[in-house]
Amino acid sequence: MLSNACQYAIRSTLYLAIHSDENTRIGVKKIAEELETPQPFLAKLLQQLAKSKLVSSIKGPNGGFYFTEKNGENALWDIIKCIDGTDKFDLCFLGLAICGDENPCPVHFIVAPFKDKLLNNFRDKSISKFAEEITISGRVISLKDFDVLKE
Amino acid sequence: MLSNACQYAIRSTLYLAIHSDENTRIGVKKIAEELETPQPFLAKLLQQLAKSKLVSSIKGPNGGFYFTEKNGENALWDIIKCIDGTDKFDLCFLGLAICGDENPCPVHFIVAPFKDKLLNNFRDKSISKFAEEITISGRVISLKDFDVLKE
DNA sequence: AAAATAAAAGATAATAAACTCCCTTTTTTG
DNA sequence: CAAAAAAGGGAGTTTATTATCTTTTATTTT
Repeated sequence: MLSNACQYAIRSTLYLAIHSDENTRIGVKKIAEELETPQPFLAKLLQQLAKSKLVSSIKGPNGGFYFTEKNGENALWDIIKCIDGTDKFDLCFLGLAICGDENPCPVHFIVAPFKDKLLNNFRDKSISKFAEEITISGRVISLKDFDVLKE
Repeated sequence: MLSNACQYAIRSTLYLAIHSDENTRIGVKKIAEELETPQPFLAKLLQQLAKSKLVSSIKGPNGGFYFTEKNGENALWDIIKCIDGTDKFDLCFLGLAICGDENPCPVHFIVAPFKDKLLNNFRDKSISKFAEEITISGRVISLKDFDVLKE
């Protein structure tokens, strides 16, 4: 449903939301290691997010990516828009260009309500809120060391 | 969400369910024209569906693809399994290999219920039932001549 | 039996997504 | 000011998906 790129982007944004702030910047290398994502690919994505002001960044030694309160006001939906674009969520499940309440495809009324509710969830909840929840309830955003935990 | 391949497969299966029977076979060419899909690509897909007994086929003059009552007992889910495979529906929305009720990713409890309900809909409803509904309510499976209708 | 028709099968080509590499720019620190 | 650290930007490679082309096999009709 989401591209790899977008999944990496969301996870790294949440990672920054939890572990960084104005004064604690984190380099791509560290982030990629923690989340087990391809490093140079993630770098590109973070650049894109930074350009769209979804994360913050600063160059030079002690620089890196970080997350501000302002960044936290965005929603996951904004990340999706930034990386994957919103197009494919608007498209008909069966690929028909003309499909809506008036000209429904055979699965339109099955899929549409789910899509709406799901997307609203992604639009309404701020990234800070997600980050908070992760910290409190221990949601998983990395699989690092997971093999170890399983035993 | 679904690949083009799978969308074509579903649409052509529904097309056959509506327009063909034991004695009314339809060639790939006709189907591809009606649904506006790439012809040779669709041929491959129909072969795959035929091999999995999701549609029926017979070679030679007056041959083609067709749909039996038996075929109609399958569900859309079977087509998806046949073409796209079921893997990507089981995967975590954020791409984490370990994500479930015990080790949820940040969006697990948002996505999981929708996914379940949606997939059950695809599993429970037979293709015949869909075909019937299309015939009665005029659901769209092709866009042919749609430009004309718009005026 | 021969010719024609249509699916089956295999090999190949084009496009897009995922990922990498290399070089440039900015900023800090010794 | 020079060196090092880290993001920024552009070009290139690999892999998967999508699509096509060609040959073979099965069936029917004349």
